[in-house]
Amino acid sequence: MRARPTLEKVAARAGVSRATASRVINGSTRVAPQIREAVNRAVEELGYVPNQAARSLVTQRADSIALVFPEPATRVFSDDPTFAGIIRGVSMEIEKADKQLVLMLTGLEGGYQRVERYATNGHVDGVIIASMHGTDPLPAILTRRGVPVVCSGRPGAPNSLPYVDMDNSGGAERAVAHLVEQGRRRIATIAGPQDMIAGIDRLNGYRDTLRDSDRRSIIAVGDFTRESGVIAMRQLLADDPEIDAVFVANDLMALGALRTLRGAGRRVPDDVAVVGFDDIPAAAYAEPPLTTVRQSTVEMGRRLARMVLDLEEKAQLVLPTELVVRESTKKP
Amino acid sequence: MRARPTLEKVAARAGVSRATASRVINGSTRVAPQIREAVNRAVEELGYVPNQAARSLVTQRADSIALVFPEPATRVFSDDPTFAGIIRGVSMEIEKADKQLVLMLTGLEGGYQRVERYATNGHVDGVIIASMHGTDPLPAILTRRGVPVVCSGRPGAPNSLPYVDMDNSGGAERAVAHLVEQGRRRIATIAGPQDMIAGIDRLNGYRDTLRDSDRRSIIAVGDFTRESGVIAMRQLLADDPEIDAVFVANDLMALGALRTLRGAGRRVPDDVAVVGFDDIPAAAYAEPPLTTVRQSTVEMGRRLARMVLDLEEKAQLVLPTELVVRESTKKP
DNA sequence: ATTCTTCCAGAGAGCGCTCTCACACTCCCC
DNA sequence: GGGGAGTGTGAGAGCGCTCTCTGGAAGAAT
Repeated sequence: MRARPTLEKVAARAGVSRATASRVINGSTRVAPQIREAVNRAVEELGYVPNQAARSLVTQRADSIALVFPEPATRVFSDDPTFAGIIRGVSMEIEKADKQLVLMLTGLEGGYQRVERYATNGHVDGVIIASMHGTDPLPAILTRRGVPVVCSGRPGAPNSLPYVDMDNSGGAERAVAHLVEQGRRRIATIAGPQDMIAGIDRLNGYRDTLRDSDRRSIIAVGDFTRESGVIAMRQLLADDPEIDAVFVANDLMALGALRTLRGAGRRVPDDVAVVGFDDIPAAAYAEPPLTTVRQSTVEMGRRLARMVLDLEEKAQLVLPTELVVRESTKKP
Repeated sequence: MRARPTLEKVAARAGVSRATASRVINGSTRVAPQIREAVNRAVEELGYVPNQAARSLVTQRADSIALVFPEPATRVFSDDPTFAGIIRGVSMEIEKADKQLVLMLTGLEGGYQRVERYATNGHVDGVIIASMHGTDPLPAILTRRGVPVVCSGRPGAPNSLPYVDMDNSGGAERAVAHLVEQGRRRIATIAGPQDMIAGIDRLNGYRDTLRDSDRRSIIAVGDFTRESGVIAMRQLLADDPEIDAVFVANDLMALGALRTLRGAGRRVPDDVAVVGFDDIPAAAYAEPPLTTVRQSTVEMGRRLARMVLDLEEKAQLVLPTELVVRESTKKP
């Protein structure tokens, strides 16, 4: 195939200098209209596209943003639309800003250093870390190295790192309050992993609401996978057969819990009410349709992107969540 | 923050020329051991990382691969783990090759040209197009421009473009044959979109198998979404209430179909047997667990990546599919 | 001892672009 | 009408790297 035309060629064809051609291409206003026109025509005719490598070399910008999913997240990845939503949201904003999205699913070994190396390397103008683990050291390291970083989810230790989080505790509170209002007495929870902020906050929301309502907490812990929901629900049933409601920290586990309940002959919602969290598409199609806490992962992705592109007012954002009531918590 | 060290700095510290430092860093063997050692130490001490832009500028390679999802695919994206699987598979191999993955979800407008511009621009060493639409003009355009392209899914018109496909028709045949063996008489299908190869091939598999078994075909068409499965199943029931089996072209629609059947008071598998396609995680958790055709999207992703990196023997690959029998097709 | 290889290191060009600086020109005001 | 202000264009340096080409040293062959 023929070689790509360079700026030089464009300039020659338009009868101007390389500098002027560059100015036109980068949209400087200080160029005479007819010259701008000539350059644009030359660009058109030659099918010129700027060489990004050359451009980055001098501008020190990469025009791309890295989106990092740490390994533990990618395990769930396949079955949890949360991640797909974040990707879509990020992608929308990145595209709007005319930048590129570099996706990094960090493998088990060395993935960590790979990201560090890559990001501190001028390859990327910013990094979005979709880690739900507050303890991840990567954000701090990159920040220290001068790379703009935004985290999805509030970091564990309070610090000044920019983040976008969901109102996990608020959502959990509303979910549990809903169960209390329905007159449920023994309200258990299947919590998420306690090394993830989302897991911790949702459990806290459960605890806080329960404490105010004269009920005792009954807790099992899962890891946000469907299968762990199945198992945790079994434990719960074994611990306390009288349970009449469960708040599950995500929909995937709730779907698993539904299955265990069905297998154990418990009717939902008549015997046991179930609330999930996330409002993934499958929740509406569950049997019975699942009451859940809605969050917009696409919106989260958008905000993450906007924040790392420095388009956002605040540096720490908490997105609202909303209770969506369906069959699984109808009054008995 | 302090400036990143350059090759120059490393060379100075090691007391060698830039050229030699470059040789060491790029793993040339023709360097004296003690010099190699000295350079490596300098790299270590300075925390040197090569500037990719500068490197690309001279090598004309980008060390990155684009993975493109056309808009229609991204719509389903959120709810269909297929895409997550492909991403994971591609990511694994890309990482192994020490390259970067640039993800492009092409928006509705102009996204098409954006990819073309970006890819023909030396930004990328190859493009993987996760389009299931055989008619997509992008692969041909990019190929003509000299960019290595691999498609997921066989292109519509027979040509020499490299692709990785699933054995869609074979899987469909086995699924329908299974239904026939179970003694089902009125076997309907919910087909996928007929502008996607996967949709076409799966329908053909259904048709072919049915033709050999003295049964007539009963067809509704969906678009691979859950909701379309709900609707298509309703149509099918209206068209022929005596239906005793349905082959659904993907699991998401099958899940929708299950819901309609439940709503219509049909027992699965007693009244109607249901087979899906894909074996997404949710299939095993359906009520009843769904018989389906398994395909490995992760494997597909890996092969796509290997192919675009030119690590694969053949240029056209069809991956096997496998029937997974669960409750939804148990003999009545 | 001399020439021929072989091997290793350095000098230097140049990848395609941006951006500063200098320069030429027009316009306007005192 | 001369000096400044303002505006548009070009020359040229240089971003950080790779790679060819050249030269010198060391070893092999005559």
